[in-house]
Amino acid sequence: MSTEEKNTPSNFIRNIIDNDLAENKNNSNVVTRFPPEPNGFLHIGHAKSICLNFGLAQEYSGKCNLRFDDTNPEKEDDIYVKSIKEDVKWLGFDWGDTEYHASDYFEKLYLFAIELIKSGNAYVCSLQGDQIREYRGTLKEPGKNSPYRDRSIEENLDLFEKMRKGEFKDGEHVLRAKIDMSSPNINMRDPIIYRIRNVEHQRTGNEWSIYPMYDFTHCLSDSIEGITHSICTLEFEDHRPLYDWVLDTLNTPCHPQQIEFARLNLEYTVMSKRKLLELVDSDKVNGWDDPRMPTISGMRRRGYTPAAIKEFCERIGVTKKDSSIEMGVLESCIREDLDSAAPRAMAVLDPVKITIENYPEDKEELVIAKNHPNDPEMGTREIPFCREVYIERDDFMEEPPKKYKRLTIGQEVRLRYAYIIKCENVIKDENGNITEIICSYDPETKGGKTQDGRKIKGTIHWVSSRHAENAEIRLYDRLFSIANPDKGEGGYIDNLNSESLNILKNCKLEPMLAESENRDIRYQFERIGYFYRDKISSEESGNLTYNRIVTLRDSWTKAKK
RNA sequence: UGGGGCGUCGCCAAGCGGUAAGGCACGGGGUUUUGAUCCCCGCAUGCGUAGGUUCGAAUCCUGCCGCCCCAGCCA
Repeated sequence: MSTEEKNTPSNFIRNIIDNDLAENKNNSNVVTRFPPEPNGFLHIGHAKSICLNFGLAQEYSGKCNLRFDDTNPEKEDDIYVKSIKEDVKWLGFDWGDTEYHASDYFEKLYLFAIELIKSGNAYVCSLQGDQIREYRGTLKEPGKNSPYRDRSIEENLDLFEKMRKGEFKDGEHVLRAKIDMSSPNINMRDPIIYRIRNVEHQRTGNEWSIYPMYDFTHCLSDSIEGITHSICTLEFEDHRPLYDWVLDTLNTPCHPQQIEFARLNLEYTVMSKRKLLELVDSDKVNGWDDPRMPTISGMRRRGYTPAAIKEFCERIGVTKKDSSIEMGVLESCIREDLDSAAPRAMAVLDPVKITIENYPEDKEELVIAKNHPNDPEMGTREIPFCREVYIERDDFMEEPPKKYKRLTIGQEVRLRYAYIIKCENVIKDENGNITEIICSYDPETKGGKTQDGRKIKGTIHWVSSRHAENAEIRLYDRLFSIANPDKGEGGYIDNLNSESLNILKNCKLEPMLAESENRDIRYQFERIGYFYRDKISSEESGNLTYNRIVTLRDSWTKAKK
């Protein structure tokens, strides 16, 4: 760690590593790996693992490999490896010169399998799928030995070679580790380590007809790469005896330590690639990078920053306890990052026009606005002002509640950085909807300061009607309507929030927000929230489109309830 | 008694036998040309529960209760 020593809280994995280091295990090296399967896009849960693995490596001056766990050609695709690399890089992590793939070890793995057969620890089983299941027993009853369990080493070798050569159909045979069919741990009941799949692999093409299973591949890949701490999620805890068995039984370079932690659950969303894929495939969302998705690509498009995501992963901690994190934690992280970093701007989402009757019809002037209220170094800008300006429809109320300090008939309010105005009259259409608000202004208050020292309680934002840029603004809300979508009535799909996307088409922006050189800046639209230009929409259609990253905290709406 | 895990504030989480950190949320107050930010203050005589060991227990022991994971030729 070079720069600022931020107080990172301890966790049980750091404790384990500290102890290992104290005992000089692994020559005091720390080597971790992030091992995604390229069968989907990465999500915030993966970010937790990425931050953990790469973070530990950084912290202990070790290294972290990026390894694609690509042993199931039927589900995997190169587009996923591309997106995964983009996401990891965007988060700010560096996997060095080497991009690892389990498929690069297929030959080595094959040799290890032969070693296993030769030592009498693996056999070719010719039972069919349902028979294998039957022989496996149940959670409470032991399994029974396969009739093929005692094939000779020669026969096994011969059969396995033929499997490799593609002489069999899918499913005809499998290679199994010979362990213990009566083990209380089902993973130890002669687990399958190779299966026949006559399909093309995205990287090895048609070179192989057999593919190794996770339990065989993962531990050996870790060992080949000299991993010291192999960190995975809780559901693999039961697999650890097998992980250790393979490495103990074979002659391997080293024996990494598998450590399990609890995967991330976030309220109001789902965190499984299968479910996210389903949302994409069934068009419930607009692709993997839909800004409502908990995917890294979705969050990136929405406007989240790598810093906020990393801070989030730091705050939630690492334990073995199942937990579900409140959205508020994530929101707090992005607000914290953006509060100091985001330049301010003014935008009106739901415009209503006000006419300042005592302001000259043809007059226009520029007012000076700070780009950040607490950071003078961010400078100022000039904003055009004229007789008609748009303000937020709900910044005016005819019958205001107590403590209301915005615009209402007879009450003064400040147009931020411009003038103090007072509402004189309201014009409505035949349905009683307000179409225009008539105000007067105090010419002595340019910039928003009063000459006589009178206090103005409220300040509202505005955009000059003559200079406004029209824009589409997309407001996002939680993807699901209940905290734990999997536990509600029906399936998780039934719990989707129908109001997760709200598209506003008639928004008014101050001119600066339309300039193309400001395309990649995250802004705070004052009094509303943080926004980021949507790359895809803005580029494809030419329409100016902003995504809301997160709202500002709002104690007023809260207080009213 | 199938096996493996986990139970500390509403949500996370430190703590590793010496008398309950911190964050988010929440409540109260102050500053403020964003009802934002910022700044103060408050927020577990209590660590799933019942016993036991000890001068002393969230930490050690025993029982009980609750929750999660495992029977893919997925990872």
